[in-house]
Amino acid sequence: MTASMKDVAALAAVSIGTVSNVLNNPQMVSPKTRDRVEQAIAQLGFIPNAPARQLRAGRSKVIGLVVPDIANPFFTEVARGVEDAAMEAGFVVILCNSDEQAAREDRYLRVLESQRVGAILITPARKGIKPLQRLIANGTAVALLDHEGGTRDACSVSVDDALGGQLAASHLIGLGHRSIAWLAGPPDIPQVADRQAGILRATEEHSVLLERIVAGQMTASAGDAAVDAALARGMTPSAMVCANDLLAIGAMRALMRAGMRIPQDVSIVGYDDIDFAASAAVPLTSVRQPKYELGFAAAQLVISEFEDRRAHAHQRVRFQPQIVVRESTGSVA
Amino acid sequence: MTASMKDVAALAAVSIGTVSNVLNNPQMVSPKTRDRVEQAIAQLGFIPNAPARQLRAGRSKVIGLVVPDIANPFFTEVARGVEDAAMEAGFVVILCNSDEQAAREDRYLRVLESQRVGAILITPARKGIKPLQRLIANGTAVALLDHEGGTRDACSVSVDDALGGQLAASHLIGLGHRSIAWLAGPPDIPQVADRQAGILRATEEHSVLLERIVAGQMTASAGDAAVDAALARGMTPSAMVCANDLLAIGAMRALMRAGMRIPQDVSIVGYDDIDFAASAAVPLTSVRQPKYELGFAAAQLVISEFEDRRAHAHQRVRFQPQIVVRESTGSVA
DNA sequence: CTGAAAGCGCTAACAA
DNA sequence: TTGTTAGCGCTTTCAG
Repeated sequence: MTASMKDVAALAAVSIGTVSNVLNNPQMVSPKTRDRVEQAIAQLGFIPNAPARQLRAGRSKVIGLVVPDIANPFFTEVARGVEDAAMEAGFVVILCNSDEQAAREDRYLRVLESQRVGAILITPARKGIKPLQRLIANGTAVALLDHEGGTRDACSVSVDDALGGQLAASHLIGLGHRSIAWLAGPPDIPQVADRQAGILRATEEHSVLLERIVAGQMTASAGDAAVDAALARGMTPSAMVCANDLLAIGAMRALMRAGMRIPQDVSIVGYDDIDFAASAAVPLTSVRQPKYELGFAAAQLVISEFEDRRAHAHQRVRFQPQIVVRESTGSVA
Repeated sequence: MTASMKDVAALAAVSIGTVSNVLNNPQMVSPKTRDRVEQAIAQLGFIPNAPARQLRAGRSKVIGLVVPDIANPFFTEVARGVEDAAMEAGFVVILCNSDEQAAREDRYLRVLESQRVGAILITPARKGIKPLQRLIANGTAVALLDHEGGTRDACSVSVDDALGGQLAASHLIGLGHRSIAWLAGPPDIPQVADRQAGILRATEEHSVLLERIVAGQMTASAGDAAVDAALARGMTPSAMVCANDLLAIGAMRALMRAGMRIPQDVSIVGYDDIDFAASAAVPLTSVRQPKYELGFAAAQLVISEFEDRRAHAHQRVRFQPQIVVRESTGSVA
């Protein structure tokens, strides 16, 4: 059905090897025959068979992108960055949602290995990256996304989460708050742990009391439920730092339902500064991360590693977060 | 580096064809040798080479997903649905953002054809689906996503946009509004046109005045700017229907900046009911579409077409939207 | 039930 | 500059 190089060669009355050269090394084919071949290509609407090429090459210009959940606006933006960088370099992106589950992640890693993808960008579901070692050993370019990895075997691109936590806490402390709640997500998520470390650093330095609430997931409804429960336990902080904006929005809902005003009764700081932070019920003060840039940079990194393995040195890129002050935070009453 | 079927065959002391059978037709291999082969597979950590398989098969268990922009929350949810359905069936998803640009779309379609993907899910950037005909002719399972296509050559999965528009307008008319503004997006987007048709049907039926504002894109900032301009022109509707929630949020911003209260001065209806609609500055009344289900159903459709071409009949699936009333709409003053 | 061999479409030596 | 050819790893006849 579809035309192959053989058909093109026949039509142009050249050998199949010449057609290959027209495609990959045009300069080593005489202009005359090149023209003839290109005309045949156009006439037949020939489109190269990528799997065949990949079979020869052993790997492909495909980037496997493994994120916890593309529906999380943070990763949506990251994915856009990845996709744009990939597109520019002629790569294609396979999207994988791990849902933070090791089993799902493993399954995808296996699929990606089976596809012989050239590169993998991953936000690992767990601490170690053992399942990745094998890929790396096989020559796949791997970079850790939004994750502090060692420079050992792979690049990593992340945002300084400890600094972000510190920024959030310092902002509140500067406003006079002495009793702060930290609405954390699952403690085994490294980003959560790092943000917490930054917050602790700031609160301890100023001898501020920090209470901890743990939400089961990083979603608005989980935040809502967790704060609801904390309120029921009698917790009454004057300010709250949330592990991400979704949690913050959920927290806001719970707080308002309980009759508290924001920021008069409770100040709230989110994390991520997703698009909607500015449009929330009370415009949300949040820690902004360069999401798109993160994805873009990560993709460029693995692409360059793919292009030239020996010239590549693993690096650890770290973006700086930034606090965006809006109306959800105010001076302590 | 990586183990191949040849290595497995050698280790298990069988022929390579037998290994293939263990993988694809286990029942036609004696339990004894099957065990031996499986052990060898495990021992070598063998993972099949998908490109090689695809080369033989001529196509692959890959779904190309072409959407205007994954960063649009509507398509984010759709993508999750696609991904989950794909994963279940052992398919993998290649993500493509067309940005509504025909050139980008064409480029991606070419890439997907080159990859010999088994199926394509696409929200076409333009009316026609000419560029798809070739793919379809070559045996690729194609389905139109969020798009009213004919049943001719491909399945389509969409939400009844005309009904959605009607629902939105009727809701406002029921609240007593007689002067409604329609904040449209680019008129060449079919969904926009259909929603508009539904609104017109409702307004004409009740002899309600409809003013039209056009935003250049379906984003919050475009909505903000468009409404800003309309206000400057002296437009003063008592209610507004927006082509999607992002536009509605932008409109809300512009309106509030101009000192108008929602819904006391202006009622607003959005479209899509994205997650944040409920958490917007004023919780947004919106037309909800079953986004995840849309993606899931679309993926299942092309997968079934892929699995059994002759048993497949193209169909047109249509989901029904539903209006979710929140606080951004109220009776006319 | 198992082995041998052809060939999917392409690239990369190597010859001519 | 162009043609020829040997595989890349796998599935699929066809023999045995």
